[in-house]
Amino acid sequence: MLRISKLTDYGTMILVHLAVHQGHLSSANDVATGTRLALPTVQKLLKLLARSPLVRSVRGAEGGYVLAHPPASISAADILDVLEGPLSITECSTAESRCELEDGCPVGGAWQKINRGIRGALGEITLAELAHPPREFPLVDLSGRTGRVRHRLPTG
Amino acid sequence: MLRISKLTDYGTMILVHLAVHQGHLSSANDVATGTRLALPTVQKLLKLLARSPLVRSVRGAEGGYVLAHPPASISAADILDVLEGPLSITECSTAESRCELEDGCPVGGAWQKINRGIRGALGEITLAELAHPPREFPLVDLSGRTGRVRHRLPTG
DNA sequence: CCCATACTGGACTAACATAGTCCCATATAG
DNA sequence: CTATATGGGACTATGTTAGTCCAGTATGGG
Repeated sequence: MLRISKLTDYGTMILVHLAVHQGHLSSANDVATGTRLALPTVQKLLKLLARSPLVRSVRGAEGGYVLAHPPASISAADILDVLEGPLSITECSTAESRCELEDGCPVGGAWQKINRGIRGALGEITLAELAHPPREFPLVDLSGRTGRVRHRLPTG
Repeated sequence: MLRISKLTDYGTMILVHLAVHQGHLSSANDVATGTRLALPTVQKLLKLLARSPLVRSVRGAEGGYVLAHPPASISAADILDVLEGPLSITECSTAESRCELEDGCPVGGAWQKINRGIRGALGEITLAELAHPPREFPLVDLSGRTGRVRHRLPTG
């Protein structure tokens, strides 16, 4: 199923909400109301996101959360990195993990390449597009190079 | 992490083994030895695979398993379909599932398209290539249309 | 100064999925 | 008839996920 978790799905909804309300702070409450997700879940996810480079928080009364970067410079890959950890298809493909079956397993390398391809595809999709989907989604045609400019996030 | 389960990984190893030993029957024992996977696990997976269109089994003494189709006509997408069920990234994107958040969730559609893209990419990779990886994996460059012929498996 | 509003950090639980094993029934070659 | 296989499924331990809750800390406003 190649699945992502529900929390990641929710997290994306939250990011979309922040993208739509870019420019001012949204409290966890605002986001919960806007997304119709349960407040505790939203709180949990926002805490998580606030620790990432994607979202910034302001504490205290009148505080809240904002995107740290314009939505157009946040990719689906960035989002998955934050919400699901470094994304890879198999444990083997997480680079440092050592696979004692490696000898009899010529597959590992292949999955890795597949993984890289998928990652590339996800890197092409921006939060701006997720938040504001055009009639026909341009990016998802993986086979046509669009020459689109990708802005990488500062990794710090 | 976009992860596939270990069993799927093992299953792929098993299919690769069958691909390499194409032409004659391999018993579960043979496969377990060849792949260095635990026998019970191999048995379980072979049973599963034998119910799919990918693998055929012969019962009784001297029985065993063979691929039902040439490795070049089995894609990574076919494999994932069998081992992980219909692959999709979110529950929402499994088509029939109704999402009560749909109103506040413009994201769903986007994930679906992403999903379709990934699926397309996986459809381009064949078991033959997994079993016998060329120096540089040609297929995984998702951005270049190769015009490769894809043979679909009979769905029955 | 005090209090209401929010974020921060982490503990905790219930539900579910996964990995792995085992047992018994059935088929077939010799 | 027996040894070798697959077929079907039950079963369990373990881990992950989703979801909730609580105590701590920062801050704006009265």
